Amino acid sequence: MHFTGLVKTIKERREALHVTQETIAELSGVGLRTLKQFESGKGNPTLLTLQKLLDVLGMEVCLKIKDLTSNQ
Amino acid sequence: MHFTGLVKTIKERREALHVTQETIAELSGVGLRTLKQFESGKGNPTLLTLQKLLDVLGMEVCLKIKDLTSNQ
DNA sequence: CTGTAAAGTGCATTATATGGCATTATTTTA
DNA sequence: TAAAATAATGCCATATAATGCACTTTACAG
Repeated sequence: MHFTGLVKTIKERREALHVTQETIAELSGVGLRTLKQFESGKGNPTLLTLQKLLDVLGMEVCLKIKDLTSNQ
Repeated sequence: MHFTGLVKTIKERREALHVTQETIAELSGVGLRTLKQFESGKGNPTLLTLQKLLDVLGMEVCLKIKDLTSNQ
């Protein structure tokens, strides 16, 4: 999953929960500015920042072997 | 998956491939110092750094809904 | 053991993520 | 369509990730 996909997934998850960026920022402890920057596809969050956001959204990072059939 | 788990998985993957940190650093474009720091459990890599490393290891980040049954 | 390769660490510098504040743009709602 | 809520962006200070270099420690082959 590329950066763009991660952003999209997280943003969609937040919207599905009907929660504002401000709320997520408060609950996660991540700065509102940082969250906005991330959701608008800018920036390069640290793993910790990403995990804080995911945590509040009831999600987590996982690793998988790249799917060779869907290369490129 | 928590930070510790990510580190462990990545390190084990690298070792399973019989590749040195130096090689991964060169192939990924991530500084050797950064990789060392990461594998020794220190630091807080950016998503980009993480993805560069995973890429070389044939892996990728994915997101999943947290498993409630395995809480704590 | 001994030498060598691989991994870990201290220090300094540079690049950049974080985050607050004010302002603007966009979306939603009444 | 006006007002209110949400989201995006510029400016900017601070914290810290990224990285190179030199050196130490650990692992391993001979």
